[in-house]
Amino acid sequence: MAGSDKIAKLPGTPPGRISDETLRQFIGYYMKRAYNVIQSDLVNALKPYELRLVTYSALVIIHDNPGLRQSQLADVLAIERPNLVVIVDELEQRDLIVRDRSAVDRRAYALRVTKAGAALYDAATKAVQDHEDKFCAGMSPEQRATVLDAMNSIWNMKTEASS
Amino acid sequence: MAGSDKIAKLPGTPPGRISDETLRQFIGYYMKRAYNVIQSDLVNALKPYELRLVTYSALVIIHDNPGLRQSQLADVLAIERPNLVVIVDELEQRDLIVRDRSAVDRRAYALRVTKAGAALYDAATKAVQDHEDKFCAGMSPEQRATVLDAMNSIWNMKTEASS
DNA sequence: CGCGTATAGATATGACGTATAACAGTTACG
DNA sequence: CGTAACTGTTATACGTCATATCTATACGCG
Repeated sequence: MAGSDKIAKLPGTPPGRISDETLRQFIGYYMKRAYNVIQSDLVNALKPYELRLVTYSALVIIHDNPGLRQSQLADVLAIERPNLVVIVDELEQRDLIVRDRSAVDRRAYALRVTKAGAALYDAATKAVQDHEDKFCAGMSPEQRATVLDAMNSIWNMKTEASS
Repeated sequence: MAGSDKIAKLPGTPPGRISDETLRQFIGYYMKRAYNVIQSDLVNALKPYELRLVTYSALVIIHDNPGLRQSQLADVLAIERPNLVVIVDELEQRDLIVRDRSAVDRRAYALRVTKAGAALYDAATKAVQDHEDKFCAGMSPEQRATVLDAMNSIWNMKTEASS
């Protein structure tokens, strides 16, 4: 009964071009879209090495921190301990890492990369660097530094944002 | 290779502080971390309105494009049509939108927001703006523009392959 | 007109990522 | 000692997301 409809065209007429102007005022919207593009390309870049994103990240952290425990690795990767087990299992079964018993705590494992793991780390990291160069090619060093700084400052708001 | 280990401590000794220096050379690493922070905070910002991220996005797109079809909405939101059905169902059951039959294609629906939907759109969008302001508070307008530009240029690297 | 193909939306289902609970072995501490 | 806390593990459940399939309708073509 209310005759105050603000429709400017016939109801049921689909718009030809869809607008997302409201969402375009949000940086989060741009970040989500951009990250999806990067992630999708990164998955392809890692596919030849049979590595997923988390698998590669785990390999990198173990490579850079020999002897670390699984709980430390889970903490850095921001995943729960139960979910890390299968990831470490996979890396171990592919002989990319070893699970040594910790010398100071017999509950814990000391994770290290094998020679094969180090080699795969080198090759995959090279591929990821090439993948990154694709997206940074259009950026000046100053622009890239600004983006990095902004991302890092947002990351640093992590603890304070969640009360 | 045998004697070139760069281990400066006993094997099995866990490092006290874990390093992620290799990953820190990648913009994608910073983007993932930053986006996770923003998304987590955004979910909290939308919780009072009982809206999830995709539910809010759908409401916004419908609000801005009255009369659009579900397939168009799914395309903009980059989700598959089957998954969109339940989202539209939820919005419809909450009387935030209506599914009119299209005047030009009886297979399709013409989606529009109700008065309640428009009101929730206003309130939730205000909340999202406040949420965004938190993270942009430390950024200068130039910095923000640079980030936006970089994100957009990355996004544009995707569409060039599929159009 | 009749027939085949394409599209819009809906349903069911499986794969995947992720969070929680509970358990065994070990350590820390009163 | 004995209780609590911690490490890794298993089982499980939930949410997200993609695929296959179905119906109704639209379109193209002889």
